[in-house]
Amino acid sequence: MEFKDAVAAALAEALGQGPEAAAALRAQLNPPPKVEMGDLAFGCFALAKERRQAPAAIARDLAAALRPQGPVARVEAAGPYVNFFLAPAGVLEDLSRALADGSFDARLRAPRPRRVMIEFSQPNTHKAFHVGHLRNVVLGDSLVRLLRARGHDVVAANYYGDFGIDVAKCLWWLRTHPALTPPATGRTTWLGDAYTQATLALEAAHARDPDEGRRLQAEVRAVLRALEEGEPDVAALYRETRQWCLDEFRSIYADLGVAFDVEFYESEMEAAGQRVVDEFLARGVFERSQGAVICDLSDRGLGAALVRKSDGASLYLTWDLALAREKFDRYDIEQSIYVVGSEQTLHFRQLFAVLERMGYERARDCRHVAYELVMLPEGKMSSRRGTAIPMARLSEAVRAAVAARMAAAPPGEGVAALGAADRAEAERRVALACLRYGMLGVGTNRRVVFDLEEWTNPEGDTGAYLLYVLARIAGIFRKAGGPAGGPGPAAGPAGDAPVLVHEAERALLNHLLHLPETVARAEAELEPALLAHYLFDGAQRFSRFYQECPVLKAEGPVRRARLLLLGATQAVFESGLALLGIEPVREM
RNA sequence: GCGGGCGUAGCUCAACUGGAUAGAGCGUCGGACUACGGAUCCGAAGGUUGAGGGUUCAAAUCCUUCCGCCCGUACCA
Repeated sequence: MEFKDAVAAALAEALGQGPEAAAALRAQLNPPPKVEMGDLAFGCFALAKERRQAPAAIARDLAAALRPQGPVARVEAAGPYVNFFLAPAGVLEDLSRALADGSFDARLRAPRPRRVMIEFSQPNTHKAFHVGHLRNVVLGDSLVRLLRARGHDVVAANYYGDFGIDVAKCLWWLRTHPALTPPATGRTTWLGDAYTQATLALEAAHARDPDEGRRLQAEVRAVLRALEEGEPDVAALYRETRQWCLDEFRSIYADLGVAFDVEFYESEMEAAGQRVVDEFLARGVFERSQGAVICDLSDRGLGAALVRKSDGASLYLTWDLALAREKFDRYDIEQSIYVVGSEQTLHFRQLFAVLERMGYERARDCRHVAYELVMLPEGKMSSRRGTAIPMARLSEAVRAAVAARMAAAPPGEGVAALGAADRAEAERRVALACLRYGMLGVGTNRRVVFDLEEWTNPEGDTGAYLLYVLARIAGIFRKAGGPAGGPGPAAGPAGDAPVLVHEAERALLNHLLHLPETVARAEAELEPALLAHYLFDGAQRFSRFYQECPVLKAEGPVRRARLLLLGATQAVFESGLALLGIEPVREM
């Protein structure tokens, strides 16, 4: 039986409550603040209120009434708490078996799977793809992996911003500056520069002479109209430049190891959006106001949601309504999750409310994963000041930092023994781990400071530190001949042999048991950072174990048990890291 | 003005949703087994959890009044 279940069952019995109470008691079990205090703690505060007794007295009675058996080795009263210690050999055996036969993966799964679409990335064409966009991609991708591990049917969706006035600005600039020639690579960045130049020129013109500003503004609108009407010259330029961007985005995703199941385009939502407006205007769900069309949400404190401008044009919200409809009707999803910056919070509250008014019950279960900005150590990024770091330059810089560190590795086995191709692959994985961990290590509602120095620091809280766990385990396995310690009878902790008595061993083992509930929580909160913290904590526990408990020098059952513990650590780390999109390495 | 987010060690972040002495990484200082891979580990210094008031056996966490920063607040996306 699994340790936590065993504790809950034992508690239920000691309280004379029968097995059905075990689930509720299970939820009240938490790890004590320090390892030496035990592996799980039960606080007696609620019982104290109920029974009108001192919590410490209840804890004492309870500890006396509980008899340790199976995975529970020892029970102790400590003030108002009852602390439980696991029986290492048995628990490790159970865990190893579960990891081997797939039942551990089953523990990760949600009781009721659902069909869910996660929309993320949503890059704008004709604009540079930079560090800020990376947070979105990595976050969305991790959520996809997380929910799939939970057993849900996940559709990963992208939604390209390939239309609108900003695209027109870029095209306008290119048309008015025919001498500009695109580079062979980095064309998205080049187009992004054109867009920025256009914006600056328009602002400057307006400041110089408002009439001149309006004239240029009208030129841009004319490009937009030509685009909408499919005027051949503009359409050709649009198709070509748009394709450059889409190609580059896809190559970025490939480099990052991110895949989408469906791709939507803003340029395809206009007509459907307008139909939605007409339809629900006719039904009285939408109404006319000041020449525009709105959905009045003021009773919900959300003001008026504008779905059609007074000039008849549709907006971002209109397109999102059409897209949501397609998601619900054509993809038949139960839940829709949007990974979009927190500055869009009102937009999504309005979107969900409007969908509800339109009769979509499922809008209630929609979620907006709002994440904060990515900052640079010197402050806010600005594409205008050229301080936003384009994706290509970013990957290169991280890769270079990692490569330099790996080149400094001492000669001998490990990295030094790798061929060029393997080394390059290891560099790629470690670099990506640093990036992903840097982005996912902080909660979504906090800003991320992109600090290359810190993210690739050879000493510290980085993705490399997590992977180092795997490299060290692989190193031991290479010498020991695998997790079982080489050929011969399958190793397992022998019955009541005094193995894994060291606190560092118990601390690590206990931690491995918590992956399932961490994954469950990460899903409930749509927060991969919880998993990142879990893994970092695990890496620290592993390092302590590694420091204090020699494996290869140990003998007999101790050696076998430690090898088994390493095998379990490896398996748990590989699954946990995979949920963050971090691929394992054996050498680094 | 209103709505949302944030405020925890010099810096960057945690704290399992109200529980045990608020913990990590970086940086600083001092150490470690001839190292199963030192991208490691151990120790020290560093805190009135922005400020005040309240709720309770218990508050970084809940309520309340302020202060500071960021975002949003219908015809951009």
